[in-house]
Formats: sequence, structure tokens, C-alpha cells
Amino acid sequence: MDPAGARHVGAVEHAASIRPVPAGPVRVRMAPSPTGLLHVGGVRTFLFNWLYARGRGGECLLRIENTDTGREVAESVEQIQRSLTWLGIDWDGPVTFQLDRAARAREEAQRLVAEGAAYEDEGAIRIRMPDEGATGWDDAVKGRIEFPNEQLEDLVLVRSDGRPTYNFASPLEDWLDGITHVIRGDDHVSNTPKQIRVLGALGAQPPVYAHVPNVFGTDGKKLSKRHGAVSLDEFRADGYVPPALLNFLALLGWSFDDRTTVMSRDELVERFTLERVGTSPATFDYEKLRWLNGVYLRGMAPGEYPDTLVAYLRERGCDWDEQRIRAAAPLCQEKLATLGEFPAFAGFLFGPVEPGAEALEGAGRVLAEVAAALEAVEPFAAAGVEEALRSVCDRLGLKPRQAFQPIRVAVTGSKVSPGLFESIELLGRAETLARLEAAERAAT
RNA sequence: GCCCCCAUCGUCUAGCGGCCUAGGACACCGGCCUUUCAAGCCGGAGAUCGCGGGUUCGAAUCCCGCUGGGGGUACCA
Repeated sequence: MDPAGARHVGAVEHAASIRPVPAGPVRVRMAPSPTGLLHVGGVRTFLFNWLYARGRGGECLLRIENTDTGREVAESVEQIQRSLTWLGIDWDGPVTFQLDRAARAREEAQRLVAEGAAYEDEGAIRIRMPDEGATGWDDAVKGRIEFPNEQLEDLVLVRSDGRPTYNFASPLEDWLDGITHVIRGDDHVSNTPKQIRVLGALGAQPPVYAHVPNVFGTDGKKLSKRHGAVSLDEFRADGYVPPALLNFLALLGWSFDDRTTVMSRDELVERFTLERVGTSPATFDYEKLRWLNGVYLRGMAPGEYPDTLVAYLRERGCDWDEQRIRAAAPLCQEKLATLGEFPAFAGFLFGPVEPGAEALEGAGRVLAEVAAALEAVEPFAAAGVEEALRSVCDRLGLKPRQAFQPIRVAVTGSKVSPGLFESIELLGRAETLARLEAAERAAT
């Protein structure tokens, strides 16, 4: 035998690994299981699918991998759709369900039995796997991967109760749906040779496989509750905005170059390639997401920010006066990293405050002087307020830094707040004076 | 056990043999600005490229081994 040929072990089984690059349009699929809320790690993978398809005029399907039907499934499915839509990820055609093709799966399995590629075993149907050689593929992100066929067992295609298994249903559907690229999590690598074999038995060409790295929590373990928010819903509730999350997620396992971080949805679509997807798992960095969210919040147009803020607060069940929220928005836009911080930061504009006595210590005089000065300010606006406050400082020989802090605490109830003058303007003369007087009493 | 994958600052990453005395970003530290907090600007610290062998004139980049982590090994997905 030709020694050169013998060395190419894979060649023996290449019938199963030949994978010409599909010539037609790209078609990918996002395949969540309806078992709960959408997990950010999974969403990141869906995002890669979506970016890939949208970037080359392809299609992106949404397929629910359900094995069990249950009442909750419908809710979960809706939840998934709502979350993806919120993020700005859409899909083509109707949502499909794996279970809907159970009958077709059984037919195909029977066909395989008839052809001798599969056999019945205790009521189940198993596929015959080769014992020698190897099954491999050229992964679009990881390169060539091969598994010795002796590792492949005769896997069950259809359970004895008639339901197809995942490793049968998934490749079958990929084939039926004309999926050209399967972009999925790293954890599916070892399923791939099995699925390639299934496809081969079915007489189908395998799609291009691209296994993208998983996303881990801060301890290097699987992302879970104790790391913080994990579902899209939680991030939404915390006040993260879609473009920021989308941008952040895209950077988990993918990069455009050595210096670009902030990218719009369109830029991501235009720039995303599987070639630039990395191979090692990424850790979800909440701090960086927070920073990026702030970047997007600050970058919003003057009209967009208040709208977004109001919508967020309403969604959260907050019934504060809309006009006031809008008026407060500009004071907060550049200071908040998430919308969720607004209530704590600007709440003093919507309800009573309880200044801590320590911060007011010895400030009775300043408070009284400021109250008196504010009586005369006309009109009662930021510029006039500032002028009044500064002249009190001059008169008492205090540095603004020293004098403004107790005033801030008296008026906002906190040492950290939006700009003092603007805050006072918004609060109005009557309320400001009342708070100043209350604080003055507490200070003495 | 066996099979497969992964391994660059704390984190996300750039790097695909010489451009690297390893670049950027978040976080961190210091300064400026300043009514607080942010933001912004300037500067700093931070990686013997997991370890050990090779290959090469030259390796973070290629090869082998090891270690560590992850995944699979189901009539789970």
C-alpha cells in the first residue's frame, strides 16, 4: 500500500467529512430550548448567527428545540421572542418547533432502517456507526477537528416512545431547513461527528460548522445566578440599553481589530466574520458592560434620552410625573451608567428626603443664609440660584466646596447628586426653602 | 478511564515567524478640571505570552510532551 495514502487516515472516511462551501445564500438558525429565560451566553451565540446572516444577505431562522411539550413552553417561547426583539435580533419566517417534525423524523428513521443504516433495538431505533477511521470537519472557527470513529456509539435516533433524540432531530432539521452554517456553542463539538454521521446516512451534505467559545462567569465556571444578572430580562430591568448590550455581547469571543470597542449595530453587521471569532472561552465582565452602557446613554440625542428613560421607568412600574422626569433627564444623562440608577440618583425630585444629621453638622448658619438669599432670586432658575449661593459663600468667606455640600445634603438628601443649581431650580423655591429650613433645625 | 476543545495584563482582547523592550479597552492608582458624583483630559502600575522540550539566524506565533480548565462519553438538550 502506498505509505503516503496510509498516513492520510482521514481520507478513508472523507466521504463523511466532505463539506463544500455552500454556494447559495447563507441560512443559519438560532435554536433555543424553551426551558426558561434567555441566557446571555446563549444570546451571544444567537447574535453571532444573526450578525453572520445579516452581514451577507442571508436568512436567520428561529427554531425552538423542544422535546417536551408543556403549558409553560408557550410562555417561554413568547418570552424568548420578546427578549430577542428587544435586543434588536430578528428572524425570518415563522418560528418552528422541533417537536412538530417528530413524525417526519420517525419516517426518516424507518427509511434508514429499511436501507440498513439503522436498526431497531428494544423499541428504539439506532444508527450504525463505523468502528474504524475517523469523522472530521473543518470548523470555521476552530479549524480541522477529527474524532476516531471507535468513539462513536450506535446512537439512538428515535426513543422507544417515538420521540426523536436531539442528535437526530437537530441535524435532520438543519437538513430540512437548508441550513448552510451551524454556528453554535463550543459544547456541541463532540456532538458534531455524530450529527455528521446522521447527515451522511440521511444522504445529506453537512453544513459548515462553526463552534464559538462559551461564556463563563467571573470564577471561570458556567455563568450562573450568583454572578449577577444572566437573563436578558434582568439586564433590561437593570436599565441596560439594547445597543450597549448588543455591542458588549459581540465582543465576547469576537473582535474587529486591536482597538475598536464601540460599534453600532450596523457596524457590527458589516464587520462580523467567523474568521475573527476567537477560540478560548470569555468571562462576562459586568464592569465593562456597565461602562459601555454609560457610553451609549451619554451618546443619546437630547430627545432620545428622556424618551428612553420614561419608557424604562414606566416599564418598571414607576409612576413619577413624566414632565418632571423629562426635566430631570438632562441633569442625569452624563452621570448615570444605567437607567436603573435614576431613582436613587434623582429620587429627591419626586419625594421627601431624610438628610443625615452628621453631614449637616455646624452648617446652620450657611443653611439659613442660603435660604434667605434664595427668597429673593427672580426668576427662580439655575443661573440666579448659582449667583445667590456664590454670594453667600463670599459673604461667609467659605469655599464653594465647603459651603455647597451641606446645602446639597439638605436639598437632595445625599452627598452625591445632579448639579446643585439645576436641582434647586427643578425642586422649586417653596420646596427648597422648606428643606433648607428643616435641615437648619436638624443642624442646630 | 477514553475522546475532543481551550490556554497573552485581574477581565475582554490584538498578535496568524522578525513591525513585540507584547498594542488597545474595562477595572485599578495618581494628577488636572470642578458645587458633589460622574464625564473629560494627562500620566502610572499591571503579562518572564500556563510549564518543559524542540524546529529556526529568529517563536507569544510552528512541532512534541506536561499541567490546568472546559466539553463529551445518555432512549438530556
